[in-house]
Amino acid sequence: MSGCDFQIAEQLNFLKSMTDSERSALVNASVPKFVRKGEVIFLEEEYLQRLFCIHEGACKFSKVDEKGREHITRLLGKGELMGRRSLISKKGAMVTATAISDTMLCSVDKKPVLECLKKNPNFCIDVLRGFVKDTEEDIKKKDLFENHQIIKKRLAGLLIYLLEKFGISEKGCLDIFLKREDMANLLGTSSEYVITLLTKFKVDGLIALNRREITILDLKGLHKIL
Amino acid sequence: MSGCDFQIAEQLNFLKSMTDSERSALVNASVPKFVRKGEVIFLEEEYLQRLFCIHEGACKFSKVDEKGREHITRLLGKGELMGRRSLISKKGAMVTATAISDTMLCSVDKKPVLECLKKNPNFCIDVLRGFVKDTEEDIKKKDLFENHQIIKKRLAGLLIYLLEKFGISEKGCLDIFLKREDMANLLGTSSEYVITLLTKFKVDGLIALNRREITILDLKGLHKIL
DNA sequence: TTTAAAACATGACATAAGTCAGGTTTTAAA
DNA sequence: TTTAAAACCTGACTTATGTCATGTTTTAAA
Repeated sequence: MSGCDFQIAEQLNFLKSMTDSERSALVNASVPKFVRKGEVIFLEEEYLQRLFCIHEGACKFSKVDEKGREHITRLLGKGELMGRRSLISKKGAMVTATAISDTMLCSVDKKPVLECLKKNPNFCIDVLRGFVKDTEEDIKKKDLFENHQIIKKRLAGLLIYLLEKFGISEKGCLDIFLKREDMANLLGTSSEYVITLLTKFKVDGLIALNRREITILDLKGLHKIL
Repeated sequence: MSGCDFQIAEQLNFLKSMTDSERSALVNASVPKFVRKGEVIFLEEEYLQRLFCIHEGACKFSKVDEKGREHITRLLGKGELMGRRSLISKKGAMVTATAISDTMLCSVDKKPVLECLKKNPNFCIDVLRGFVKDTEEDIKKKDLFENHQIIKKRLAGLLIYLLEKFGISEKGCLDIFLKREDMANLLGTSSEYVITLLTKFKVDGLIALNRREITILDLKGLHKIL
């Protein structure tokens, strides 16, 4: 598993503007790491020295409020980067990153990346593009499951989002397994209410449930709820 | 009012890394524009050729959902830029920009800015910094008035946010005048409920109300509600 | 200044959603 | 395999919030 080359991050245009020497330096310095489900990758306020990329698995960004409630701010899958903001910002991490399934990461020291940013304007523009793309995804996410007052609509939007972002497995169910509580913490509601609503969706024939597997049976129907 | 020089945008590090010739070209090409309260500056999906900067006044970004409800996604004040994402993205505007008070803008063609981005890595990094700063402000905003399930908390957070972002006028009230409906559209609730809650805050001695003027009397009390 | 439209305000009522208590099932560690 | 902890589920009850109807005040245009 050595020779972790950040190729997987190409979907974020992260490497294509680097020169060969820049890229090979990055590859040589990268370190693979396995994290088990539930393990923390970095903590809020931690000052990050490294940039992480998800090779396989899924992670979440979250914050804990003064009452101890977790708020999940983002889900991340294969090919996505973590800690990118810290390349530029002097602030520490603004979220805690945790694996939500067994996850294979690789990481690289942020200094050489920062050097490349300063020397290679094409690379810098590509990083800019990455930020812009993320912003656009955030807006889409908001439209789907954050802007609705009614939790039922938010849950429908979340299911559509999960389908778009993580796709379906060979079994036909969503290729991401979230706890009911995680869904609640994404939507800003209680796990009990998520369960109530999921059951309703099931009764209405919109989805099928089998433990944490969710199969979307009627995507149009979900869209109608929005 | 000619010679609109984007100086005001310096708080976003927008100019300091430009060369003198880059900067003077920008200044020469910039165009001032006055927009009255309620006027639209650009529409969602519009393909933007220009970058806007607010000299004086305040604006909002918003979207309208399929049921005709307005969702306000951002408030902008003096020195802030609009249409910056369109420098990089091929997509059109993702929001509609509207003046919420009489506003003085200036605008500049995005092409020369884009050229500068490609040639001047320091400028590019500064723009990157601007994006990162906005992201960080978004997270703060979320903590204050988007992450709370309970609308009462969101409203308290919004008032704190307005105080931090727009400050207070000579009169001692918040230096931004929002309609009750705008507040509702920022929080994702109804104007009636905003009114109910504002009245409660007033009765509890947290704020004073005089038409659209809001004076914060007990900031600590508002923080306690969060 | 007059006047119509918009914004503001209030209360009654319906409903969405939170909380709690009690159970069952699943997971993962020993 | 056994067992404790975590996750899941359900229903009863309470509370927060949305909606509607109605009236008042403010704003802005004529």
